[in-house]
Amino acid sequence: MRQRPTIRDVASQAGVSRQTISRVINGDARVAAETRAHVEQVIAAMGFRPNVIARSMARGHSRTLACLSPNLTDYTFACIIEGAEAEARQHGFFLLSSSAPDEAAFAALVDELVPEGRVDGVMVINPYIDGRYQHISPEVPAILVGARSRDQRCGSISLDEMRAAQTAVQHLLDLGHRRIALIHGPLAEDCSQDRNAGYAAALQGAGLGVDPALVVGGDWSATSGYAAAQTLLAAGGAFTALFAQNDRMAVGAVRALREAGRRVPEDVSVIGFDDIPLASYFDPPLTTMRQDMHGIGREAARKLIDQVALPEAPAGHANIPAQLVVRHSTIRHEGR
Amino acid sequence: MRQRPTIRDVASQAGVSRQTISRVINGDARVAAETRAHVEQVIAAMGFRPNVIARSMARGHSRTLACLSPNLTDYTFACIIEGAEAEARQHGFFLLSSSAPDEAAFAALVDELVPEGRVDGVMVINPYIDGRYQHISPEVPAILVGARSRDQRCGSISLDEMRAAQTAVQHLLDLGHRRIALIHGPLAEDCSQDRNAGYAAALQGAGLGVDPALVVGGDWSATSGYAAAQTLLAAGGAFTALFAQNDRMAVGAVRALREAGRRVPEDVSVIGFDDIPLASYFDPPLTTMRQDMHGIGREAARKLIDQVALPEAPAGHANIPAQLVVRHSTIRHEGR
DNA sequence: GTCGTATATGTGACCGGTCACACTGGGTAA
DNA sequence: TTACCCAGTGTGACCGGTCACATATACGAC
Repeated sequence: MRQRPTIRDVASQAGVSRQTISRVINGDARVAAETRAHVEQVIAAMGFRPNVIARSMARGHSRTLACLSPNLTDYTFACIIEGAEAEARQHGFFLLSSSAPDEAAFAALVDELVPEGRVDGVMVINPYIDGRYQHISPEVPAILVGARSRDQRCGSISLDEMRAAQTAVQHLLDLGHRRIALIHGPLAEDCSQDRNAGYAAALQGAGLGVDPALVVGGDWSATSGYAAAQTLLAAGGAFTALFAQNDRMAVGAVRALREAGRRVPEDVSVIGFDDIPLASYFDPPLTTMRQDMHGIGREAARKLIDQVALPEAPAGHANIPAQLVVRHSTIRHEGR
Repeated sequence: MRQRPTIRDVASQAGVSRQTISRVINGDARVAAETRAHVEQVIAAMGFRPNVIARSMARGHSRTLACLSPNLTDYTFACIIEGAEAEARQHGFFLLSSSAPDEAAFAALVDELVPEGRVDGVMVINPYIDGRYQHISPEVPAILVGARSRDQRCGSISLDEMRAAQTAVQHLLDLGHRRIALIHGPLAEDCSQDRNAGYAAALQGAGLGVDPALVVGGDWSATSGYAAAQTLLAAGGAFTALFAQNDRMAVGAVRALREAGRRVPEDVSVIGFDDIPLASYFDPPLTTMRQDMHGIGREAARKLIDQVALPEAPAGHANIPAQLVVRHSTIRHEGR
């Protein structure tokens, strides 16, 4: 008979009604100080803990948030989730993080999470990686992370991608580079588009235009960065600097450049994006844009919790700034 | 009035009792085929989905597993969690993954998860990183990941650390190395101990002993690997190969060696452990031991689910083998 | 003295399922 | 014919909390 005590057990033990116990555990002010002290003592003595499942049912919500990302192993995603989890817990929410590699898995997950009442809100990281955003259930508060919302229903939060990319390219311009190549991510994703815009804006600010021969796409992987750099080189390769839209592609590109006999950074300066953990341990240590992923996660959780509390409030979009981290993969262009 | 339909709504709509609905959604055989077909049709028409919260309460369990790790951003942990999640979902369980950086946070988390009935079982990654294993609640099925259980109560699963380390060192021995340095992880963790044992066993197999001057510890970070290598060099540095117990420390060590004028791999061969994502993009591409982290996660989830089903069954320990990945940081020792 | 009001506490119904058990009617064995 | 079984279905209670409302007592104002 080692069952956990219920609120009724406590009530009879303390000689009061269950409602009084309920009031005590919920901090209701309308309980006599004396009664409260006594009840608290009995609760402690019996080791009573309110059952969250029962509470969720009675209250009609679960105080749980879902966080859906393409995977858990991408460092960027993991940081966002970690930040979101910390923030959620501070507000008394739990975070159920799940990964869905593809659209079908995502749809299945949403279908299992939302209509069954398991979560009060949903947070979607990288909603435009495929058609997954279409499956976001309209009946639940949702927030998009790493993208701008394409309808009014849900809020969104992302890095200030455009400005960050602009800063990265400006760094190269400041070093005297004029022929700056670009390796971008999948164009379906907002962040690629926005970083492209930042690239163009920075060039334009320097009185330069975008040369299509200097622009190639990748899929964020190091391998794709390697291939993209090879494409750039094959197309003539008249560039002295390269902006890769993430660090993995930058690392891949560095290898391709070196294999082609270009020195980095002497012949080609390379800047990445993300500041992945070992960025400073690559050869050369990578200059990059650091994102405050934890901050994005925290902010996303906070906004989602607000939305759960007031579903009618307007959702809106928020931006988080990035920070330039200069290491050794970028140097001044001395040539003509 | 856009409330979700309940089992009672479906029952009255279909003209049967709620129990019959319950039987249909739970696949109970004792329902006439005709009735079942009709009920299923009504369910589909109304878009009814059983509420998991209510179900959990009535049944007395939540079909949710907790996965507690020191953090989410460590690639190794993330892989384990991803594997565990996939496996759990296949068995109809959800995985609530949370991170607890320190012992206090861990204790708080367990305290919030277990006595409140939110989860049916707990999975703890790296239980010996601090005193956290002492806080694992005795009243719930638990499994330790990345360590051997120190009491009979819960099961455990880990890599076959000893054999893996032995394989790594044997690789260096096979290349003709005799003076092999070691950078190990925190000794409180089983895996460090076991990898140490594997190191010693391999040396012994070659008729060599462990030279304490060639053994230094780190904390898994690249920085600690860097410092450890400096210590080794300061102590004389008469080694031609180095086994670092994880890739990050290996990468740090490579930098320290180079800064001290030692070439890698010409002067010192370096082997790591883990096969982190960009291991092949470091300079030189890192020879390492690849762990099947997804496999460990899956296996852990499976064992935990078994334990939830049969709490009395003996728990036991399971091992997963690792695999040698040879790249360019290790070469034959040609010297005397 | 009566009333109104505030404070402290208790009661029954309810959240949405499931469980144990009761009931119905047709078929078969005695 | 009666007894019994069994498939198919329904009923009330229950899981462990919370909600809305009722009640009891104390206090001040009229």
